[in-house]
Amino acid sequence: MFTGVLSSNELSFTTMNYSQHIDCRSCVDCGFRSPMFDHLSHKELQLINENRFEIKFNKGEIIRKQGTFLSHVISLNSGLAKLYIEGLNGKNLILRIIKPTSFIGGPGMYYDQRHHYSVAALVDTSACFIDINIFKEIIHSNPAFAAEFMKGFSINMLSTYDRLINITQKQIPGRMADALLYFSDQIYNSNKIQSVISKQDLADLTSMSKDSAVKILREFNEEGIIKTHHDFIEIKDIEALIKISNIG
Amino acid sequence: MFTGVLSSNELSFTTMNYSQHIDCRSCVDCGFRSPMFDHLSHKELQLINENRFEIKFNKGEIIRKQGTFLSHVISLNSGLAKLYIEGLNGKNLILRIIKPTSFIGGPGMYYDQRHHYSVAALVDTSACFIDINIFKEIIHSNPAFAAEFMKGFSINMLSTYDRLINITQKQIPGRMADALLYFSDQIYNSNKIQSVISKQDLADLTSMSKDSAVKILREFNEEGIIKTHHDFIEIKDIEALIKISNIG
DNA sequence: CGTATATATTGATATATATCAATAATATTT
DNA sequence: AAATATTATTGATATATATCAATATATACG
Repeated sequence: MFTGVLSSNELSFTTMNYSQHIDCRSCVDCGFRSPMFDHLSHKELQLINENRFEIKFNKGEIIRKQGTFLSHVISLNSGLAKLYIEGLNGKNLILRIIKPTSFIGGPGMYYDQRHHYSVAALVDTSACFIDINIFKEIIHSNPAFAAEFMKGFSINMLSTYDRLINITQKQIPGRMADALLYFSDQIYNSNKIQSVISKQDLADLTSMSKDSAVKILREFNEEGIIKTHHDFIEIKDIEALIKISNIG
Repeated sequence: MFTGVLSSNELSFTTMNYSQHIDCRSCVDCGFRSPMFDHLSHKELQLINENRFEIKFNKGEIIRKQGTFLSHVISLNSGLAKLYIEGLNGKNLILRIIKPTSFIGGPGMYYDQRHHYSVAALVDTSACFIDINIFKEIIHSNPAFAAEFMKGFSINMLSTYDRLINITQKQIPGRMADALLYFSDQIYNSNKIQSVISKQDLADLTSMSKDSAVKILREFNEEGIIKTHHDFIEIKDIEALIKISNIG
């Protein structure tokens, strides 16, 4: 799947290929940073570099916990994570899947300095944590960066609107079609959806019970729209999925 | 109902008090502006004043139409409006109710310069429209104002999360209880909910059919939790509503 | 390597909610 | 004031979806 990656540090001759994670040397020439940081000057990137640290998470580990203090923003270097709201009676709602090299801020940044969702690693994942005050300082001094930040925030808002409409106004087949198309178009850029995405995850993404998720996938399978393999779901008829998504 | 309106020009000495609407003379000393504008300097307020106009809407009229160009931000001076997404198959989802003196920006501001929801007047309503470029100019030059703007944006995001969880994880009684509490706590600050809020509006706010809205209200009425009058709904037992909201 | 634990699957049943149809009330227009 | 349109109400019925229970499979663990 994802094999070894060597350090990006030109000086670390001794770095071995025993980690599948990235060891970012400097934000200035980082190949794994969010594109958002392209708007920063050399000096600003150095400032961020001095106020960030990289953490590696094992599959299943929690990266952010809803309710805790928002002291850092995150840039996902490698791996995959789910961003979800811990709702009522232990039910989770996955808002989106985070892939490299996404930035994660959060609505608490300019409100109450708290996390309003949790983020958990779906596979072994590496992320850089940037001090919130340094980050805000740069936002306030660099209007182009601020606008880019706002744009990202706005896109998240729009995707939340989209989820709201799709979940409340479509029924199960339409919602599951949306989820499958989301993975193939936005996350994997492939017609194969890896089984690190559990049936429970698909259910949490579409706001249905796990049993219903299994049943609708079986139906799609019987109709030849998808083919369920041992460790991935393969989309066979994307046009049919689009049609189901549109009908609702 | 809605009679004539004179110009907001300082030269119109003849302005009479025959309108229930406000004729804002200047943003500088306006008593109806959003509290957000308190962070602006005299000069900045003057700049806004020179680049805004006030429009009066009759009950039912559309203030913003989803999909159109976002050329102005809005500050609601008087009246009441519903902010809603026009969803699938003609179904609307009300995101929130706008009361004076709320500010309305929108996620299109820093993304695609379009409106992603519609806003319609529930009663005769007056609003100031401020040129988006002037507004952004001030945001970029005044960090305190920018932070306040971000805070408002974040609060909208959080309320959308809240709606998402409540609508997808509560059933009809819990959702209707939420809606009634929203009106009494946030909008009317009273246990009376005026009938300008139609049954369809309550349904669009809670993502249920109009018939179901009517039925659950009848049940609440039979149980003595609310009392339905000719032109308003009266909350009789707020504790019971809170309990229903919590149970889901 | 076998045991424990979590995840997945399935059909039967229960339940919440929407839809429909028929009527009533209210508001708006002529 | 009559006519028309809109909004509200109600009970009967249909349908989508969740829940349950029982089993199977896969994964983690000592």
